[in-house]
Amino acid sequence: MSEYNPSLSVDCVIFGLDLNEQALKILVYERDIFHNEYPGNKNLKFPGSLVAEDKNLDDSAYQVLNELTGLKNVCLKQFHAFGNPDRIKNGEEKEWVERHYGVNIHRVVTVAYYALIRIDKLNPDQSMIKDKLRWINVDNANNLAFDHSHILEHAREALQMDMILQNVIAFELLPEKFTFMQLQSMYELILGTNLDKRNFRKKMSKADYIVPLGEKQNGVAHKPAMLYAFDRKKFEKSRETISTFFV
Amino acid sequence: MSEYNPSLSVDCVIFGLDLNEQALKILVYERDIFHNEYPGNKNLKFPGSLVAEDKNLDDSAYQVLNELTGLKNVCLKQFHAFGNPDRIKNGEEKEWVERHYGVNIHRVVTVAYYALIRIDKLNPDQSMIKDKLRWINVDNANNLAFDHSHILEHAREALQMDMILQNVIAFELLPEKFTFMQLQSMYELILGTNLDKRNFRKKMSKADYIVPLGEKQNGVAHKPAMLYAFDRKKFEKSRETISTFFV
DNA sequence: CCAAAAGTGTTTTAATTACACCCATGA
DNA sequence: TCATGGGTGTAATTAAAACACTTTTGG
Repeated sequence: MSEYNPSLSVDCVIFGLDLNEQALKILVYERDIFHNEYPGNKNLKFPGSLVAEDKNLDDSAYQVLNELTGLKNVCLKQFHAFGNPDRIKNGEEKEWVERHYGVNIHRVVTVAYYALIRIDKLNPDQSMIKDKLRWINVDNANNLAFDHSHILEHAREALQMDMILQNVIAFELLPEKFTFMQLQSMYELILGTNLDKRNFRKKMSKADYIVPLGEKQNGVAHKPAMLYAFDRKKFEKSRETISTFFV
Repeated sequence: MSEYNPSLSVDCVIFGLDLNEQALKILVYERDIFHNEYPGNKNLKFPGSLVAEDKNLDDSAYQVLNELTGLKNVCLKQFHAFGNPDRIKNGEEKEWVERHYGVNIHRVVTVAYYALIRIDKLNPDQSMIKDKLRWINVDNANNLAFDHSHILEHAREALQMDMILQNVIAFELLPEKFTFMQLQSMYELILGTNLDKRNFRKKMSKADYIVPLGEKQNGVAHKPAMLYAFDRKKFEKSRETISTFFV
């Protein structure tokens, strides 16, 4: 492992979908040192790291994600760099970083990524997740550490834009087998809108990359829903047709 | 002026529209030292700078733009950070940077911005523009210095995406008074498509922020075209209606 | 009068919106 | 049998695509 560059970091805004609670969530790291000084969310930050001198940004972000969650093959996308000189406040925030990494810092530019993972893919017994990582609702995520609330705002916008332009396979957020209603919830939670059920189905059922499995839910106290799966190959193919340019 | 952070830079991809040549162009800085070693485009780079330790990224980029071109109130947007450890090659490229800034560098992450300006707004007599800055066609811009060709690819995509989502007022690229045909050329050159003249006019004439001036071209050897202007207030207002979500 | 770009409408097709009732299941 | 979410269709409106000729000007 080579040295950290004290001016460069990456941060990962890790999104997950909680379909029971109907909430878009983020995975945050709980700093265990400042229970007194930083009440509430001020102790929560996005998983991140200073960047090793010989490592590129994407790999650094990927490593953060991988080390904390154990997940591989995760959708990860850079969306913005944040470099306000006082984004890490002098005093306790700066001290925490210096203690944590064992280097002196002055100003740190962070390159922010968002990731999409399935909440159920995380093994809840993994020590890191038990001890230091928590899923919180994006709507309750004000007042995070550093400028991380600001970063979150950008992340949500980026995710929305990518979803609209279909650059993002938000299917990463859904279980392998999902219902149309869950698919719709995902769109609604990310875009922050309500969509008409019938029109949504009409539109989405045209997409050949959403394939019906001929299987139904069971154990639910209502009419069981048909299950669908996402076909990545067909999705990639459909993206080649650059589609509806000049909106 | 405080010290430069040797790990951080900003670069500006400055787009302009040459309506005579029907070309999208970029403003590049010609390094005058390496005429022998770097034939062709390898001597051309985007205007950029290391970032001063106490300055934020947006301001740094703005300063680069302002100092080189004298322009203010320019549309400037961050689109990506580039941080491959060997994006500045050891040897001549690294030496050039070190000589240019008078600091030793190791790895430099650059935060890239694109800007939109009107080519005719640049005073061609300004010394910097005469001596060191040149407009070149984006399509002839392979093989630029460092990883700047790679950066250009990202910049074009970002501009396209922003144009499609109407986040970008590409009107920055057009003269104050423009014809519908020029407007269409802008869309075509940025999106890299051909658009149907009648359908384009039909669609765009619905936009209230494109206002007819009741004036016509003169001195042209064909039927003179009606001139239009861009109304920024109306544009901002129309953007509030978040419009056609869920494309 | 010729070249060059401006300007103009209609038809067909596809996409979007709005909207309300019955169905299958477990409790 | 009740509560819960699943699933379905039509009509009206609006947007998109395809397509060819006449007009005005300067040279």
